[in-house]
Amino acid sequence: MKPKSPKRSDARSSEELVDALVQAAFVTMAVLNKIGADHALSLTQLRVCGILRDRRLRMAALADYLGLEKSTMTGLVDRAERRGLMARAPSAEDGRAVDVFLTREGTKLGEQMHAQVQQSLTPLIERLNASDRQLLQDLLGRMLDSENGKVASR
Amino acid sequence: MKPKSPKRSDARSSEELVDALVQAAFVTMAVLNKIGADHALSLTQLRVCGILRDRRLRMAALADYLGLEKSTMTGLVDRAERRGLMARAPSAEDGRAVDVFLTREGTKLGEQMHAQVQQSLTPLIERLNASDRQLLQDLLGRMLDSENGKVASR
DNA sequence: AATATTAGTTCGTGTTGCGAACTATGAGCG
DNA sequence: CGCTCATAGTTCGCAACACGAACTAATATT
Repeated sequence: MKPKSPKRSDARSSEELVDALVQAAFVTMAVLNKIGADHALSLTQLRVCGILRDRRLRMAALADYLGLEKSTMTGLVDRAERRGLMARAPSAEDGRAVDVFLTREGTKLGEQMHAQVQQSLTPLIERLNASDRQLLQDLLGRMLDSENGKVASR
Repeated sequence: MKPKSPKRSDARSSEELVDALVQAAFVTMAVLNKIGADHALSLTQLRVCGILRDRRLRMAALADYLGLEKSTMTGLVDRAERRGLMARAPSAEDGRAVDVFLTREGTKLGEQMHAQVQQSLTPLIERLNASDRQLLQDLLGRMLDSENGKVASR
């Protein structure tokens, strides 16, 4: 027995929407994962390539973007560096800090993968017509809408 | 080669939509990840709990759902079993096969986490009004729409 | 100058995921 | 029937990933 239902239909639809979001997330992740794997990159590495596409960040900032610990970054960047995708350089302003950025090769790979992601997800979005696509993009955009209020999860 | 641009704006909007989907996926995953972590479960373990919520599957089927190798499942189920969340039982129809299912405790945890997911994503979807939520759910539903055609990614 | 803070690294641990090799059960066929 | 082949899981060794605690080096604070 559901106790009361202040708004019975709200809870229902909310639940279904969340499920849809989660399902979409898994599908999307599977695609990203596969594309990464095709290039012998983990999801995280692929993500770093995406993040560093147009930026140069220090370790801590990168960790922040990824939601990971600094100590995790060391190994991550180590491996990427070993593969020639990224490089480290001491920060100009802070002697302790280290900047990370994509090498030429890393940039190339990043762009290539980005294109593959587009291509791989195209069949999905093509199930919607042009105006629905625009609508979806709009709704997602409004939902994610920059940094206001974070997600917080508890 | 794209000869002329049949619809220049299509590529553009397509790109932005894909980016929005990917971003939404990462946000969603971060939430799931956190909820799992709160219960000392990996994303994958959390997912298994979700999948087995109302099912009882054999190892291979589970691997299929997750897109993982059978050999990966062994360890996964081992650890979950050790924590008392799942259990194995020989299949009735096939002497080789093993069924996996949630224990009472696993079911409880699964439901609890499911509720937390709802709750954690609520702030996000609340940025949309009721009819937009319905719309979004609809669009996602149509996009994912069951098994037609898989994603394929290459 | 002495102390505290911050940025990264190192180290040890557990989990995840893979592929190759293996065991055991079931299916096919001659 | 018995032999072979296929299938379901497991085991094993490996690399990556992520964490936290302890460490080093550089900057801030006082």
